[in-house]
Formats: sequence, C-alpha cells, structure tokens
Amino acid sequence: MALPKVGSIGEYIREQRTQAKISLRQLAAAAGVSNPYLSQIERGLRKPSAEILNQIAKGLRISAQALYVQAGLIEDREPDSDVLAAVKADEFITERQRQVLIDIYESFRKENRAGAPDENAQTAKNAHSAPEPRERDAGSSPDDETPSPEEVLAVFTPDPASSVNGHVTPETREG
Amino acid sequence: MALPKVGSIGEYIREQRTQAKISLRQLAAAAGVSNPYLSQIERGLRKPSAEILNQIAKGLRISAQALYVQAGLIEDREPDSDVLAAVKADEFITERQRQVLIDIYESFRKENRAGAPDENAQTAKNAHSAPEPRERDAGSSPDDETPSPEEVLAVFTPDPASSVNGHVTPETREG
DNA sequence: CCACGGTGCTTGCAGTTGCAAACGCACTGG
DNA sequence: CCAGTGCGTTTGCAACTGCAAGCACCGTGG
Repeated sequence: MALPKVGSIGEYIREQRTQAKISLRQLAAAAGVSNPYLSQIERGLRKPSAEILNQIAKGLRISAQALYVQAGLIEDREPDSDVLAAVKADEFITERQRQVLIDIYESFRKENRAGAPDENAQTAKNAHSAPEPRERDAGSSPDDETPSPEEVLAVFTPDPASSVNGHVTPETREG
Repeated sequence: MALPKVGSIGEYIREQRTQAKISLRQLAAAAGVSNPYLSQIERGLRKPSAEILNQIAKGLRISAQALYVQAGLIEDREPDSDVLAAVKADEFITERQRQVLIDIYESFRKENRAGAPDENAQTAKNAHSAPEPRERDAGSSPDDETPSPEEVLAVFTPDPASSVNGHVTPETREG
C-alpha cells in the first residue's frame, strides 16, 4: 500500500469535518489556516504540508496519525494491533474486561467492513457525535446503528448509580 | 520568520545519517531528494514537507513517526493511556464507536478503582505488543460482575435478527 | 425589493519549497 | 602539476504553498 491515493486525504478531511457538523470556515479557523486553502486541500487541489496537516488534525480533534496515514505519509503500520495490543497490555483492567473490549473493538471493525466496501463512506458517515464537546447528545439516534455509550455501559455496569447516573464524561481526558 | 523553530529535526536527521555512516548524497539518493536540499534541511535552513520527511525516514530506515515527533508534528504519544491513545488514533472505527470504546474503557477503570484494583488484573504487564495466543474462554463465569462478551456485543450489533433491533433492553442480564 | 449573514469557491500575490547547476575543499594517482 | 572522484555547500529559478480579497450562491427578514 504505497500512496496512490494522495487525493483521499482531502476527502478524508472533508468527511471528518462534515461528520463533526462544522463548516469549512469553522474548521479553518480552528485549525488556524485560511478558508480557501482548506477548501483546496479538501478537493485535492493542494497538498498540505505536515504542519498544516497537524493543525487540521487538532482542529478536527482527531489523531494526527490517522491523517498522516490517510495522506500516505506514514506506513500503514498495524492500526488494528495498536488498539488490540494496547488493550492486551493494559494492566488496569481485568481479564474479563479485556475480553469485552477486544470483542467490542473487533465487532466494530467487522461491522464497518461488512457494511459495504464500495460505499465505505457510510461507515464513517453514521457517526453523529462531534469530536468537540459541544452538546453531547446522549439520546439514542434512531438512524444510527451504534448505540449511545450509556446504552452500552448500562449492560456491564454492576452499579448503575456509580457509572451511568453518576458520570460518564468521556471528555475528561485530553491534556 | 526564517527558521529558528525547527532546528532539532535537521540535527536529528544528520545524527541518524552519520550514525548510519552514509554520506549526505547517499541518503539524498536513497530518499529521492536532491543533495543540496537535504543539506539545507539538515542545517535547518529549510523546513521539509511531510512527504520529504517521509522519504527521508525511509532512506534512513527509521520510523517516520520518530521524525514527525522530532519535527514536533506529532504529539509525543502516550497522553494518558496506551489504550486511549490507540483508540483515538484508530482510523477504522467511526467517531461514535470511538466514543463508545472510550466510555467503556473509562468505565472499567472507574469500576476497578471503586472496588479491588489488583485482584485479577496482573496479567499483561510485559505484553507490549506481544502477539500472544489469545485464549478466548467464552464460558463466562457468572460470579464475575462483568457480563459476558455476548451480552455486551448484543447491544451494538446492528443486525436486528441477531438480538435487539436498534434499541437496547439489557434485561437479559440476570444474577 | 435588497441588505444581511451563511455556505463554499476562484483569483492574484508574497514567501517558500525543492531542484539542477555550479562551487570550494580534500584526497587519490597519472 | 593537473585530471578524477568523493564530500558538503551555495546559488538562481520553476513550482508550489498558503493567504487576503473578492466572487457566486442560498436562506432570512427588514
């Protein structure tokens, strides 16, 4: 997998941006680049430098690594084993929790792949939640196959009052 | 702004090159860039684009990631947890799925912190990306508070015929 | 009706990247 | 002593990035 699809980087950015439901100008401002330039990047008319790419990733609140991989600037490595390896190596969860996480992750992967390779845009399009902590829509969207975190958490939380009712803020990290 | 900002990247490249005992021209040829340009990069007179950086990394046979980190284009990995970092960096799951995974993981962490942290969570401390053969005991002991993977997976399987269609009713869980 | 704010896109233009050609230097050997 | 070969560096120049300004379009509403 060399890098024949350099143009896909723009599509990827636009996809992520529309998923986050922010305008081109908003992302441009958040990323610290000009709107016209971002427009050209998204349409593949310009090849953004690494610095710009990094800022865009920050503006999108996504991993810069994912962008670099999309841009073909980083070997595809083994993204799946990254998550799996990290889960396997984690020392703060129990064996059962580990298995659950692995199963969930693999289920997601399978779900995305089974959707449609041709229109894989759909796999990423049904992701409603914006990466930014605006209003975290906790309600279950009927058009989304993936349930809300609360729904999933309700299954394996032994004490509902501690987790679901208590606090589940997923944005507490990010330093 | 001339270039006082990116000094280390060039030094780093030159360091790696001299360590590899190859000449500037050799690396330039291997990386597919011109010798004068590589010279300027190494001395910090030019700020190489991501593409060039990637090619140089290939020519040096080193990880492009290391170069990006040196260039300050990628945050120095490991913000909080390897699992969270890997999940955030994963490009094959949707935003929503990402949030779900993060929520689940943090829920596990919190759950463990509330109870006994070191009961059966001493398994993988040295398994840093070690592809150990996964022993999947799908048996699920009922004495554990964590539900079986099947229960959890039943929640977010989009297949309606599989379990629950879209909506979640974790009533199947019984002591 | 036309002003207003919103979206994304097109157009010159300064500043930069990245390269081909040429330079200065050290070493070899005819 | 001067050709030949290696090194890293300097010098113009085409090509590009990235931006400010302006364009065309759409929906509001005064």
